[in-house]
Amino acid sequence: MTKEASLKFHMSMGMLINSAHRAMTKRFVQNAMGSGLDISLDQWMVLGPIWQLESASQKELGEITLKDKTSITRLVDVLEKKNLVVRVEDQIDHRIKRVILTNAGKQLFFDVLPIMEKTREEVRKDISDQDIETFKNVLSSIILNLEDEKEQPI
Amino acid sequence: MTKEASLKFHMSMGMLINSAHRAMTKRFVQNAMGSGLDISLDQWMVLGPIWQLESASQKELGEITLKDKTSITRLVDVLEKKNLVVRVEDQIDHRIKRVILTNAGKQLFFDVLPIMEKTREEVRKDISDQDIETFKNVLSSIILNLEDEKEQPI
DNA sequence: TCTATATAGTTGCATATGTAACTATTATTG
DNA sequence: CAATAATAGTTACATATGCAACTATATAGA
Repeated sequence: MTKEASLKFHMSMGMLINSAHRAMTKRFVQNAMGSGLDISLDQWMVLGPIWQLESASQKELGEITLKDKTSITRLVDVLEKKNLVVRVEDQIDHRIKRVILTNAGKQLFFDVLPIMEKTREEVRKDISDQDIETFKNVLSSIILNLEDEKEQPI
Repeated sequence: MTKEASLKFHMSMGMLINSAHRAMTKRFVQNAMGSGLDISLDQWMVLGPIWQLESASQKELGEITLKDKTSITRLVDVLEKKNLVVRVEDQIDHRIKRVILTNAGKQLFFDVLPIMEKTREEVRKDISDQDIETFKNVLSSIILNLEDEKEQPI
């Protein structure tokens, strides 16, 4: 039995996802640190959409990243403490806070892009595009399967 | 574009894994709580192997679950505090602590099995066995791709 | 208009994780 | 055999997450 077959055989899907997820997070941070960049994967997951949207409300960031609003609050806290973003109160709806990149934030965004790419390549090594495709399909299905059923649209 | 296609399109693999993982963890705990069982997915991930091995060292638990030894220390702390396991010092090698299920631990193990099964079904709903197979293969490959390269065996 | 409700975000408490530094014990080897 | 290295586990500090309770603001409906 190969090492891979053994892994697959002994571990449930949940444990495999758990392990793969932690390994990816760890590798990303290691790669970033190796390049002198101080950012975690989750901080990056939020930074990206802020860059894309130019000015995102925290609610929007939660929807895009599928993270809880409390997680967003605290990730934005961290990013703000690092002077990568600022919170600006929406001029129309005062409940909303818009998050905007500082120059340092924009700089970091571009610095991290190659790290992201490097990590992606390490993760995907020797896995076919076809399998990656199926893999992403399954992940999407799982996420949808487990979505909170609020009111079901009839 | 369907909701699933949209998800797949907009999110990177890392973000999908992250989200799927969190969703599964959450659902498991909800299902357990719904049945009056107070256990987290990670606690369960450790409890299972303890049951299987009868008496596992913490190092072994780490290897099986792919968790760090510090994580194991703290998960066993929790399980011990809940009176589900006890630590027993190995009689031969005094560095090693063997972890053993209490009667309450064994009881909980059996109580959780159907919860596990229920959660698994919810997760896999409408996903073909073929795709699950590919999915697990990809996860295994990712884990192996990212394994720490200590000394490479020649 | 005024009251009830919904929404955006924050905070406190609990859990899980990673790294690095630490203790205690066992194995190596000079 | 004594000094050194390796191993098993713990602890301190930092990050990320979920839930529930909370504040502040906006919206709906009587």
